[in-house]
Amino acid sequence: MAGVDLSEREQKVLRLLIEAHVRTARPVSSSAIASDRAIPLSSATVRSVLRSLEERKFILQPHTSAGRIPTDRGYRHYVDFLMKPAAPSGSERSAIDGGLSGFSGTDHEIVATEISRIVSDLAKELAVSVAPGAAGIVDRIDLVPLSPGRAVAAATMRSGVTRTVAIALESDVENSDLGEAACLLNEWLRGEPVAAAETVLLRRMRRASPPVRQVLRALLAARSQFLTPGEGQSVHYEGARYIFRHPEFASDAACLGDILDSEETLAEVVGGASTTRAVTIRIGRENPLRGMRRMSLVVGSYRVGGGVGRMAVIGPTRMKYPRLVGLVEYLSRALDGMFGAKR
Amino acid sequence: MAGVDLSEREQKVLRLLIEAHVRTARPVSSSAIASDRAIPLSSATVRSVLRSLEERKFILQPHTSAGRIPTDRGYRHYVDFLMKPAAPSGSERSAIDGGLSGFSGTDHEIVATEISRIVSDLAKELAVSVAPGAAGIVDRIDLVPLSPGRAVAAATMRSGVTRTVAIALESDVENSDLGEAACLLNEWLRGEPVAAAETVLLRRMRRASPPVRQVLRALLAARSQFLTPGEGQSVHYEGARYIFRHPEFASDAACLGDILDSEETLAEVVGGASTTRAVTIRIGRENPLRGMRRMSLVVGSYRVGGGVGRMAVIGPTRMKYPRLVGLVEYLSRALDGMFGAKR
DNA sequence: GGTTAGCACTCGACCACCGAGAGTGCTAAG
DNA sequence: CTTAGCACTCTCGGTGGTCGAGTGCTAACC
Repeated sequence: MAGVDLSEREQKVLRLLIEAHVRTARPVSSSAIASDRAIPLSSATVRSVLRSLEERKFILQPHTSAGRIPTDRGYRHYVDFLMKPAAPSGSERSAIDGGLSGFSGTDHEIVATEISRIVSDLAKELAVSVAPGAAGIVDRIDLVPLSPGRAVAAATMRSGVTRTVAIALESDVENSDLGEAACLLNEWLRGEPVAAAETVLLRRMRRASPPVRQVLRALLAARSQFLTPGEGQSVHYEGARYIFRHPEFASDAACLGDILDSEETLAEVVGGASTTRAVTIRIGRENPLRGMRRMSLVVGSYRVGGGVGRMAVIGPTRMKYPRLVGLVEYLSRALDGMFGAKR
Repeated sequence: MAGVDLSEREQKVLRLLIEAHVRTARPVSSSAIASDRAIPLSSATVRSVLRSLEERKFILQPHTSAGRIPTDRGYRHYVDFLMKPAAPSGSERSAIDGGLSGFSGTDHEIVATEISRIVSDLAKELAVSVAPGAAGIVDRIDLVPLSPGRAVAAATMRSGVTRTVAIALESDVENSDLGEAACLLNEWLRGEPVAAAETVLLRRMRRASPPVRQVLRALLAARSQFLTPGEGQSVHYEGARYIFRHPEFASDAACLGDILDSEETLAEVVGGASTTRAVTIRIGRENPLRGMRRMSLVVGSYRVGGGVGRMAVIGPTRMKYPRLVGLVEYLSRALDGMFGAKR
């Protein structure tokens, strides 16, 4: 696997070609590579190297007598073997640390929003962030009365993640009904995966007394914010403006609309990444989505109790991998540290 | 003002021209209008009418020997005097009513998300929704302990809107500290506009005891979801894919990125609309934003207690005004009815 | 044998040009 | 006032020609 028999020189040429292409967004000519000091070769020799790289599908020519551009496979090799993640600069690190400080005890939705902002600001790319969500096992559910007719529901997961929502009640619901509803909920749901909550509620609530049933109905209405099993609704993104600036999307911007639109899709794309590595990279067609064939994804994950939060940078396959990987990696570790998880 | 002295015939021609242009997205020729049964005139006569409309800037020619397209002013006249809002069909009405049912007691953020989904589904356009937000006066603030180290904060406004957020606390915070913090918060903030909350907290928290201060700090960290004065963060949108399909944006899609990106901007654009009318229309350059010069906006509002929620459809100036106005109007009234407000 | 210079070849970008077609403006007659 | 007729203008698509970038090949060179 490692290198697929690429010689030292071929690797070097491939690296230079990719880095030049990332800078210029245009096909790279043999002479452009030959003029690099690191390669003391003539353009003719470079061409023969390019020819061999092309035969093995690391690069391709958009048309005869054009320069070469990397294929997905070329980028993959670059990412796996040729590049070194670039750690964020000091000022960037302090921007990250400063942006995260003070959030350690906050609702994870808020942290996720902040993360997408930080990433897109620094990366200058579209950034997506998926909060840990209520994934996992329900630990307890509280129902707390506020003023008459209003209550707060809070679900705490074994992972420590808490979701809250305000519900409105008819006036005939007493505090004792609320208490009874809370007791029932804990009895039914404690130790259960949150994914099952909706089904359980629907099946069991028929037997409850009318006022209790009313409370449960109100919870069901709010389920999209409260009892989402995975990373359903909790997708945040920031930096849409950046992705439109890339010349590769100037022609068909329509696919970008589809991507931005569906949070389910985004969650799926980002969520499919590995959780054992800090950073996962998906290049071009490695991505299952048709609309993302020409984009790459750098996904980082962080652990909060039993849940996993994720952040990703989305851009053209021609993206600044070393910088972005370094950025996402740093942020992942910072968040892991912040929430006390070890890998 | 009314009509700016347009004759009956001119109005009719303008209406037909606009409706044809909305259908075809292309300049409308005199013969296309003349061939309409409602206008028993020759194309030559229509041309002289068009000429007079053009002199008064209701329409323009993209270039000599092309058909005419409406100007912003033309659309404005159409919207104000020539069109009649088209009430949603029966199936659409039931889609709206069904989509909203069961949400009457829920957090307004959730309702707003659902609204943007409903509108974009039916309108087939980009739909934006701004939740009523915590605008207005603080009525009370509750801090409720959950499991050790976790608490829920709930802010209830005079308007009845409630916002909740979960906060994490160091273990050295006792329940009594929480109670003291709640007392202080109510003392400081009750009757105050929520916009002032952040400033008040920052100024006063220095005097509090360390554990209480910790609670207040946690609240400040969560302020973006909790104590937002207006419609700060609570912007939802849906249907980005639709706006990319319009031929007018095929060339320069970049401006769309800017619009989708900044929630502040969106909130500003949508929020600037009148609250006395059910529906406000902004056409092209009537919009303060440079990037929206070629777009129109149909904004509806609904009242919840003292707060105002809003929804809007965003599309090219060439949009289906009667249909969209009818839709937004219906939804606004439905929401007003649901939350018991009268206009 | 690997490397290089030289040269012919290919292809896209750009421009000018042309003809067809759409649509107008003008004018004179109804 | 309306209309038919006609000349005029402008866009659009296709064609041909030039230019330059970049390659592939080959023969000479180290």
